[in-house]
Amino acid sequence: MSHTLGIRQAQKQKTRQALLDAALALLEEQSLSSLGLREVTRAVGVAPTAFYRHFRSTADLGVALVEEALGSLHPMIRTTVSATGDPEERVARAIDLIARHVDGYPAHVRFIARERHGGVQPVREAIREQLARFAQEVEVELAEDPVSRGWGEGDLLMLAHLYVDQMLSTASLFLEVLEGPEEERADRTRHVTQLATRQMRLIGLGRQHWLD
Amino acid sequence: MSHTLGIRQAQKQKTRQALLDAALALLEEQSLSSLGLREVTRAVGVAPTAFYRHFRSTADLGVALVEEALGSLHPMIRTTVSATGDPEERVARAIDLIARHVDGYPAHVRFIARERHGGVQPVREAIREQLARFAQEVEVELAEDPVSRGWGEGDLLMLAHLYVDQMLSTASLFLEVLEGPEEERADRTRHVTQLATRQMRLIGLGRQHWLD
DNA sequence: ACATGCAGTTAACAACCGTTCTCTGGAATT
DNA sequence: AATTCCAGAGAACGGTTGTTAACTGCATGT
Repeated sequence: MSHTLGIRQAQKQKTRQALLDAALALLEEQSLSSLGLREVTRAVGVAPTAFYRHFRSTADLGVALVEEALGSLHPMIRTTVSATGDPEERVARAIDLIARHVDGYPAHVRFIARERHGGVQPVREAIREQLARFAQEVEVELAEDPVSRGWGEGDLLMLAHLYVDQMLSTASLFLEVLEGPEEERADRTRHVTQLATRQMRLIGLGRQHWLD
Repeated sequence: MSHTLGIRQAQKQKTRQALLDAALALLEEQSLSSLGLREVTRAVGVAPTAFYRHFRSTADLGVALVEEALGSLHPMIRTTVSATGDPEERVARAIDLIARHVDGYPAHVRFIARERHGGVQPVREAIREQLARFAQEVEVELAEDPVSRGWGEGDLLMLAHLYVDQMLSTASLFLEVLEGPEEERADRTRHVTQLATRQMRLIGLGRQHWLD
């Protein structure tokens, strides 16, 4: 099934990826709506016109970045909220997974947090779609938990959205820690972990007593 | 105490406010990091160099916009979460207040949601500070509720932050409705109201059972 | 009445932007 | 071996940007 790409196409994908990487790096200090096409090509070391061989515009590149940042995250989501182990352990596992992800892909996390409400409409739309998919997958996982026995139609989805928002908020907090001075990192990581743990725990309690 | 401003200073504040208004309008379709100084002055009808009489840079203007958008919100916060009436009524009142605020100041809400994680560091910092103040005020209000009897030190603040995040998230959803087509507005407003109500209710339940 | 202060104007600068058109060299196809 | 295809290069375009300097006119304080 996997056909070896020709030298031609392989080289093209390589510069395409270089453009995406350079853009992501440049977006650490600005928003997508101010990212220039020449700025990106300059960072890669190619002519400005080469950009058009891969993307119609920087907004188009932004949509591609959304796929890269969120598309590969779906398999992880299910295990994050999977219903194995006691509640307390599940919370700890989920937060640990978030922290690891932020550590591994800080630029991706920043990009999503920044452009979710950013100034480029197609990118906002793409993020909205992906997050809605996440919520649906979380919903499926939540439905399998005995605690959700007898829940109404919209109730599961509203809890799923609450969880997704909470994950993003927590990821953003971990990112802020990562951006701060290194000597405060350990303390602040503990602090954020504690805060997120309590919030998750409280939401879990509300979940348990939903049908009262 | 209120000293009548001279013609001089009054006119200055007038153009300053015009710059802020124009910037806010321009920021509906882009992020602050791509907002040009000339763009703003052109919209007001004033020379580009006049900008410097009021702001050092567009980032500086952004910080001023944060004050305008959030500074006047503090008195409202307390009444929003004040502990009067039964829980169900309080939730409805809070969400109604949020909806009204989004309706009255949509551009302010969009600006805060967009620039909270935006590409301009001083503005992010200013928003972070204001939101932290909000959380503190919410904490004070929560402490007066009998339900919070016996809560630990950090617990109240973590709940306060959860509420603040929830308010912002809800406001953002109402804003999306406002940006959509008019014929869907009524339905989608009901939908968002219902979603936010359930989430608030669930958090309230978690709050009631926190000390188990 | 006169001198000062200062919000806003005018003009000019070098630097940057997105986009178009033309060209080239080497991989892909025949 | 000859031909086609196409990722990337090069040059040029009209237009925009932030910033500087020197100015004007009017409200202000003496």
